[in-house]
Amino acid sequence: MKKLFLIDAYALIYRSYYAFIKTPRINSKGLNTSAIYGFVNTLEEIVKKERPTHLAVAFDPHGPTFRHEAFEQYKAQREATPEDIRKAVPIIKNIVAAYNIPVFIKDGFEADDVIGTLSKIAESRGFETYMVTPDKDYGQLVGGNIYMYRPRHSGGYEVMGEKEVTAKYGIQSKEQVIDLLGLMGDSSDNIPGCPGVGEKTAVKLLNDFGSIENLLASTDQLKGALKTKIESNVENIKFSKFLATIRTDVPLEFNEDELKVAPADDDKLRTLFADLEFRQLLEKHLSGPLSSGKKERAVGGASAIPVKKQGPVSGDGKSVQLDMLAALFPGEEENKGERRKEKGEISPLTKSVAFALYPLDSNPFECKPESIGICYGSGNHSVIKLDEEGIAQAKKILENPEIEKIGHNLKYDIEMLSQVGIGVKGKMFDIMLAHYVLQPELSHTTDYLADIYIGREVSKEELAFTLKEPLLKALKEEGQDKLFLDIEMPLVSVLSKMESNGVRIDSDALRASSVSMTETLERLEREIQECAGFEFNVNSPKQIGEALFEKLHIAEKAKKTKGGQYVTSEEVLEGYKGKHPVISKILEYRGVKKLLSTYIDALPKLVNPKTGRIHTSFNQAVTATGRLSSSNPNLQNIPVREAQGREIRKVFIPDDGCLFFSADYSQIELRLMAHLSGDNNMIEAFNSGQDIHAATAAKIYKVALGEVTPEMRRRAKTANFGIIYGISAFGLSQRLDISRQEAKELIDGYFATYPEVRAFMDESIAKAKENGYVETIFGRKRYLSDINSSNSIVRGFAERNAINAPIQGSAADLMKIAMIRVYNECERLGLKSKMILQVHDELNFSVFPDELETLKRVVVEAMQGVASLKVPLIADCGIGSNWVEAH
DNA sequence: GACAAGAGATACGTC
DNA sequence: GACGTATCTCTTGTCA
Repeated sequence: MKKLFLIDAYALIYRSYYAFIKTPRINSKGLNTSAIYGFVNTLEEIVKKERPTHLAVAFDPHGPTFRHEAFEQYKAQREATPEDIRKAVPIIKNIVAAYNIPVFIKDGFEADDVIGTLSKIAESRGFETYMVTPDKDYGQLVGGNIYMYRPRHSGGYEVMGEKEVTAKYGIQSKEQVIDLLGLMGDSSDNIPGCPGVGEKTAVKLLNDFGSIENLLASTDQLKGALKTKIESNVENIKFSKFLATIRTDVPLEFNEDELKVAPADDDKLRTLFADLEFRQLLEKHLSGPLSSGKKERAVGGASAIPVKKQGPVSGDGKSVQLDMLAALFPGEEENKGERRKEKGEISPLTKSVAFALYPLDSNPFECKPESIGICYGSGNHSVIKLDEEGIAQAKKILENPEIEKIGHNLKYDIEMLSQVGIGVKGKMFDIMLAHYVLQPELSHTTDYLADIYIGREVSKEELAFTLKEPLLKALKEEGQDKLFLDIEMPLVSVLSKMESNGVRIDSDALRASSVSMTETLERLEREIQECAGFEFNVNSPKQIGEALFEKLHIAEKAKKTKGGQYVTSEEVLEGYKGKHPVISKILEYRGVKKLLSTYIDALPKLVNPKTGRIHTSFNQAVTATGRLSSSNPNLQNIPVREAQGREIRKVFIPDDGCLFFSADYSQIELRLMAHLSGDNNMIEAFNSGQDIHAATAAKIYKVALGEVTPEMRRRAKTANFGIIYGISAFGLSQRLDISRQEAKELIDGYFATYPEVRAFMDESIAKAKENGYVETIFGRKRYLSDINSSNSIVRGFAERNAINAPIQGSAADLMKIAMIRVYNECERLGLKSKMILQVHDELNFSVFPDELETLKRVVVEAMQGVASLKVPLIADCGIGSNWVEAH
């Protein structure tokens, strides 16, 4: 058998060079011989081990190839060849010549095209051909008697035929190697591929679509981020496929005799190796003893690779809301005039200052401010180091109630300043909150605001000072100045107080349950593995899916996620419970794992060592509807529904000698629905103090209140719930596990019962279509640009938001006002009890027993009296030694 | 090639 | 519907 080895010289050279990059081989003349050494060793080993009958080496030409001509950008892709490699190449060519191995260099073509062509010709002439290269793209050429011969990193070689290539990547045919590289790219070969698509995604796409052409023709079947990635990179992908395609039609002479392995010119080799100081190789080609005493040495450290420096990354083409900009900067002249007036006003006359604390972005309860930047007017700007003297200086300004304080996320500043004994007094203006009120769904970071409204980098305090007036003007124009000034701004102090109060937890109790639950978890894991009969990661939804549906075959057809994985959600697994005993164990495992990792093990870590309390962040500028959110940790999703989860609430405790007091609005959203819709039936149900779900059930099913069954009430409750959250008929049918038809009938019955609710929903949608937004009782807006979308799913989403946002948002507004009132009244009365948590419709306190009755009265009056609606607002109270007992 | 960081997906806790 | 967090998986950049 004729055995031909074709060596891709540059591929081996690069690989050898980088393999020794940490400890390059450098001879006494300072020459980096890594590439040469690696290349020669590979060559020697092939000759020794594989005993080829024929041999050739291919080099890339110096000039451009057909790829360059087809695509300008190809040139730009290439990085300069490292100096050490450029120096090594002529020496390698000399060595190859000394070995008497024929060399192919073809202008206009790269080495892989030459090797591709040679291997095809060789195949037709009965050769067994091995292409020596680490490059993946050669995979497309294998098959028949053509193999890849890949040097392994760990030493040794890997021979790959078609079977090995397709198996390695999990593709169907060797031709798909081209498509694979076209999608995932190959950095070593300068093929860009599609950004964000790697091997896994590329393989999945090829298994679904077969080829790049078919994929690009069917992008409508893709979803989400992947769809965007593919669609915005069509040219890139086509280009990459072109680059990855190896030509096999290069015009070449294939002279069998010239390729025959011939004896090396040992004299020449000895000279070369001696010069390079390759001692071992020299010995191989030398009969006598080594004459040169010099030794090769490995040098660590210095790398010859040029370091690529990255410049600052610019913004990613965010869409600027033009009308918003116009509102902010209405007229150049007017604006200049305002600024001129302010310039020159300094300290004693200053009415307002903007300030910011540094460092930014640290934990305000753990970190003291190092300096404060203060801006008195455009151009009037100073930074004070917060040493003893600086603190005194800052106090004069910040604690002067006559001076308005402007800032960005003032709650953070207030909390941090309290660390050094500074209390901020006077009127406040938070540009983050102003922007949140104006555009709740946009970003409100300083970076974003500076980028969009200033257009350059500015200090935080200067940004705040500059944006205050235009934002206030915009708020007035939108009729949102009251919402901002009377609700959001006063709430800042309430929240900073509540956050600094913190919540006490019984860490010891948590640690105790951690121990026993960890044991439970380990036991369950063992049981799951035993029950399934094989091992897998129970934390991995992917592996659970594969285990259940591919190995245990618990179902014929399985629901898949958009990512192509099996859905293994609780909802789905519940449905398969009877199919295999492992399923309920997995569900149990999941439940325990969730509690353990999200709460039991996480909460004690977040206890502040100084205060012994957890200080969550109540975020005031996050949600689209106006609700608060809570993070680090999220104390608004502490379990309550299941008994096991409720154990976690028990560790939330009041201060020593205090009680846990909780007050929550009863059905506030439904009451708002009754109010906003003006539906007499619903109003009547609330006014007569009925159980609203039972009353709803009685009306829908046309039975007396006393005849409502638990199932009827459950359905009515879910319907009420669905109305508030704006779920679809489909969502309702899923929640109740009833057919879509039954759900539709339920909804029809609901609307027959509460006709004005239906009318309100239609009006909300109509209003959104007309104005582009809906609003709460207090003028908080939610913009719904998708409300006129031609895509019914997208539009339906916006429509449900149109209904939900005024309800949920109004409830949030009411709670915020109530909190401000409670706070002010507690201050006025000098109560020592503390507000510690807000969970949307619930307020929690650590209360001193002697203040209990007073606080209870204050809280109930504030919550119930916050607004007079067409239905009464009811706050239910509870008291106990922990959060659970207070409910 | 190995490793870490970051992004995205999935699942699940609350109101 | 609105959130935040944990975990796994995959991509990408870095250091060799």
